[in-house]
Amino acid sequence: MYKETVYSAFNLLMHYPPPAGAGQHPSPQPPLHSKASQSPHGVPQLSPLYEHFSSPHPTPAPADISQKQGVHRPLQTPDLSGFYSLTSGSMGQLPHTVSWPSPPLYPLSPSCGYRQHFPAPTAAPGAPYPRFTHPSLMLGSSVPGHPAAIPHPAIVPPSGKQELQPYDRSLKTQAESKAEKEAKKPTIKKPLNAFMLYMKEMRAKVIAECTLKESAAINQILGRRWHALSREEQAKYYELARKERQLHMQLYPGWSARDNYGKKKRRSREKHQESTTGGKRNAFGTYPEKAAAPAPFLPMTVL
DNA sequence: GGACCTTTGAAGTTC
DNA sequence: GAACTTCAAAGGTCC
Repeated sequence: MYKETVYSAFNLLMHYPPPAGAGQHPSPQPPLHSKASQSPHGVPQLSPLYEHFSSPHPTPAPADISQKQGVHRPLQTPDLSGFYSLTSGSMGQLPHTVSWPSPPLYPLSPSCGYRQHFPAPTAAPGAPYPRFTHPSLMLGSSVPGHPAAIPHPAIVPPSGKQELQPYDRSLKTQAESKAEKEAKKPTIKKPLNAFMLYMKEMRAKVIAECTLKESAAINQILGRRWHALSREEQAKYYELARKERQLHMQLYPGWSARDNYGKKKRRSREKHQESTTGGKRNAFGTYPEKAAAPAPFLPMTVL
């Protein structure tokens, strides 16, 4: 099973090479939103709505993470002039650099048939956006006070599962029960970014196409497909992510990503660093060799 | 039971 | 302000 998975993932990735030119040093290309407060015309654009929701800590252009992964690809930032009226602060920004992952660790079986199933353009040029169906954007019952009172998907108990809290009859000190209450307080999750929204939407399709279930392998494929998307297709997800963040801010005004820091326990700092430097165990329990150099890029045969 | 793996992006922290 | 870190999702695997 593993062998099959490994071989099939390899096949798929070999047929999903990065676009031509990927891996070479990026040719100078002005980032569309490198200065987020500037519109394409150099005029700051800040709608009242955005001003209301904008982060107090504008995010700089995302750091180039190539140091971790070693390879660059030229900017593929979508032209969002048609999508974004809000271009200041952290919202509505797009990465000005992206990087290609290390050589594939999770090859695929030939049955994956990626060529036939490579995501085709979903809409004709100029066609309206497909209706967004991501649950967390379907306001309705998520809104506090809404009769249905179904919690927003971003809210989960610390266990990660929705569960009823039984009445605690135990005799505990106030401090203890307070600490326990704090620990049991539902966690408000981070809003999903563009890629996460894309993964959610496409995961089932990839699983159906490929003989795969392992998320790590699927995510590698999805990462490749994400890079292969057109600007317009990516822009759709950036826009959805922007709406997600807006909605999230609306629902949880005081929330900060920091609130969830430290909630995931890591086994050890060292191990985690290993995991980002190549000397790690993969999802199959094996230890892939550290990639000394980026994989050679093959000509783009799809698209 | 929960960390790990894997991906990208947003946001937080550190220097 | 650059660089680094953490966490979002997912599910099989392993400790």
